Amino acid sequence: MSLTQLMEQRRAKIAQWRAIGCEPYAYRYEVTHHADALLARGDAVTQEFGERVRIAGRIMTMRGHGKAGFAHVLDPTGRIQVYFKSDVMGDHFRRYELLEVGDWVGIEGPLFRTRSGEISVRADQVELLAKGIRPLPEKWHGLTDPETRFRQRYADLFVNLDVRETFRRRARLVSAIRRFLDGRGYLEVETPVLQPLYGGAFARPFVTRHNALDVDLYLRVSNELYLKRLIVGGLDRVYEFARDFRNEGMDRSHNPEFTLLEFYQAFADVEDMMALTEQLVSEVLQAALGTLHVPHEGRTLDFTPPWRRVSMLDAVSEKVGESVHALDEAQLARLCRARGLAARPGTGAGGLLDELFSELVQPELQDATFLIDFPAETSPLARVSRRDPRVVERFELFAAGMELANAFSEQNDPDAQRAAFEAQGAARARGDEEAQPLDEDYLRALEYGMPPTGGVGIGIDRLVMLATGSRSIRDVILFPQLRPEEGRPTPDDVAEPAEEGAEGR
RNA sequence: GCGCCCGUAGCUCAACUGGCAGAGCAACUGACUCUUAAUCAGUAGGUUCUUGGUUCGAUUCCAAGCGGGCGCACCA
Repeated sequence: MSLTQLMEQRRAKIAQWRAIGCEPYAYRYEVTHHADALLARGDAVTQEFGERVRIAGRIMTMRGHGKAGFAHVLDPTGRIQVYFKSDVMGDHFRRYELLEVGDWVGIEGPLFRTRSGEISVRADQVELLAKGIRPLPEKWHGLTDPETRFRQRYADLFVNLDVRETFRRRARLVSAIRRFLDGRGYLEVETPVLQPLYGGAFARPFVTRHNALDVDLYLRVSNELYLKRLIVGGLDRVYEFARDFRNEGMDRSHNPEFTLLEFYQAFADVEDMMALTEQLVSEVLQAALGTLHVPHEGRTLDFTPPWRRVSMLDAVSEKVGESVHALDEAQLARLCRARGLAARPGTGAGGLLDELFSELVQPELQDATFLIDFPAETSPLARVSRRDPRVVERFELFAAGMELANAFSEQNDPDAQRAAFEAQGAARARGDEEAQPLDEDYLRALEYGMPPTGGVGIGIDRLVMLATGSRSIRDVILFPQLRPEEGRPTPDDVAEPAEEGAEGR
């Protein structure tokens, strides 16, 4: 039967409900109990009818038996069985007869255990809360098509219950991070998503248009420069869970919009931030998973502190079989060519090193590992190292071959920062499309003086992947980016944008 | 962007070498007052992603397009 016919059939039920005096879309229902708590009562529930409860949820299965029947109702916490019996329901039995899988119902009646042993609610009263007119996916195989699952996450969430658990765990992880930072005197702040100038990361931005101001604005690729402006202002510890946007390809670990936690602490350096990151991540993973031996794609990743520290230069040297510490751009280019690798244009020796690292070393970083000793060219916002002027004070955290965090001793010398920006401008002129633009306002802020500061960015989506055993970032983002569905109306089809005066309704 | 794979009923999947497009679940009718992938009897449901081509004949072969998955590239 076609979808249209199936939906017409179900839609016809609406009139039947109204004919018996029931409004098929209710306004409220007093819920007294949730399924998980009722099921947890275990042996306390017997075949004797016990406490009266009111539950509400979506009907997932029905088994009719003439003048009786069973259904499983899914509420926010789980499924519980409901028993409908004609001779105790009076005219509410007619309501049961009109119910179908997919409807939202409120059920009132005593809790009991069936002869076959399942804790159930005997329905004395049935209220239709919302009529479902679209048929549900199959009860046994469920919904497996990835495209449908992502496009119709609303269906995915009530068919594949582990999806609910993934996003609950994500929420718990985020609030654990908040508690961690709040407990250390950090202030949660909000900074602009729409920025006149993007910066703080190497990435191509999305561009949008502000009509009233008649200017182009960028969706932020990072909030780094704004958070450091706040440090200049004297807010000594700040953080933000920032939705950032990068106009790049998508794959298992990249979505065009993603969540990056950034936190900055005055009077701290990269060493302090490394210690803090190690503590934060291990504490949060322990809380989410109950262990620091994180299962991931068939292997176990070790997050037990202290984490290994690997020098980028040493690791690459080891892989290429010669020291790269003192090599110039031409020599590094030779090493890349020999392996068929190409760095981003215009990024110089640093870019070549980074390319060698990404290809040769990064995939092997499975257990939590701090990478240190980065070249300055690819770190324009970091300070030069006190112990080795050829590198900057920076670390990245890797696990499962993914970059999880990025941090440095923040550059607070306005002249050095200007020079680094200008070097970025030169890189852009040489073809680096992701070079960071010079931000005069940010330099103005630094000119007022920024205290020594350590800053960290942590990829929340990737951290959640580890905490939930997800192999794709799409499994931890509720509505991952997809191509628009065919036939869906575009904004141009709908209406002209509202004029002034129509806003703020 | 490139390569490989996929797209069949609401859902999950079949259909041999090109020969009438099928099943289970869901739906509909009937029976059934403790079932649980309820059971039993019956009924109905298709733009085989789209467009074009080859062919007597295309779900099947070819081309282009659309959408998706995986990999690569991009992306720190």
